[in-house]
Amino acid sequence: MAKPSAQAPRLPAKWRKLAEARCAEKVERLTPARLGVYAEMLACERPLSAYELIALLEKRQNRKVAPVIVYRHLDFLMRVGLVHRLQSAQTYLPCDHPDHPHESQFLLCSSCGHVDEVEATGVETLLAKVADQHGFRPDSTVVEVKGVCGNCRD
Amino acid sequence: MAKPSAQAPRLPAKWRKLAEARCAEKVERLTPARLGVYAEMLACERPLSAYELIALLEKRQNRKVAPVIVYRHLDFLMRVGLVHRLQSAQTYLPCDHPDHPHESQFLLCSSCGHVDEVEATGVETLLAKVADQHGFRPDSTVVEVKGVCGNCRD
DNA sequence: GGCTCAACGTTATAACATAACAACTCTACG
DNA sequence: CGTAGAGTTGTTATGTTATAACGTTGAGCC
Repeated sequence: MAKPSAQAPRLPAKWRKLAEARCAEKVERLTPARLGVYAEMLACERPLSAYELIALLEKRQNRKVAPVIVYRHLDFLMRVGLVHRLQSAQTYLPCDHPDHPHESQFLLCSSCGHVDEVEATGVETLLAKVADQHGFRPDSTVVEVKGVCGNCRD
Repeated sequence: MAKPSAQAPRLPAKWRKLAEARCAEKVERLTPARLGVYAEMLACERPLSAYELIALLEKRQNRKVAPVIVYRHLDFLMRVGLVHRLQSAQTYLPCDHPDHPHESQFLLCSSCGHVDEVEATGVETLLAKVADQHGFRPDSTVVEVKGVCGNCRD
């Protein structure tokens, strides 16, 4: 017999406040279910595939979680800017600095799996310039660099 | 009863020569099947999902083509540098300048679906610099810009 | 209460990709 | 030649990622 679904992982007040701020800004509702998925992702500290996330949530809540549920929560979290999708890995990770909207670049370590989210404004500026030279008006960018992080270089 | 499988689309000599050169360089074999897939992609002139490509090949050859076959050909074509994968769209497109190895940036028009492949060396240089500032040694990069192309701005 | 609209749940299926293994085909070398 | 070895292709099955369609619940508002 199932336990009455377990609590979500503890979500530090700082992150909760940031989440609330982003939702208020976009007039979106931060429900317990959404917050639970966000907390699970933050607790994990690495990028997760949607199905890995499903498995974690099922374990935590001791019940089945349909893929569509998690995908909807992920859509929401990306919409409000709390979560990013790594296009080249088909995984999701919480934003490192959700205090403001931004485009990020990601450094993915192929050795340890760690992902560093950086905001180098020069990159966006340069891409805007390159786009402009081709008569192209950019809306959003995907910048992902694969390689080896400092820790793994030994 | 099935026609004896139709010819692949005509592949201009220029592209064939480039393909042969890239294969020679990497000591890889350019077989008719591989060339056929490449020709199909070039003839199409837009990014294709693997399954769209399967459908085109099946129509062309008038017989079933298993996904794994096409994925292997795509792996080959990417390995020798004749084809790129658009990570954010999960589609594949022939390289625009296969005369030399390179990292590209892609401008994807959300209106007409056209993709412009550009080589702005400044982008790679800057990304290398940013990576270095974070103690990161880059191996490869993914740069994809979504927006609206010149033709679609009207 | 009854209305509305967003969120959530359920079931099924679509779309993308690879594993495991068999069969064929070159090519090199004795 | 001929046969050994490596690389390519074919077959079947399965794994992984993502969405469609539609019904139910729940909070806010009049």
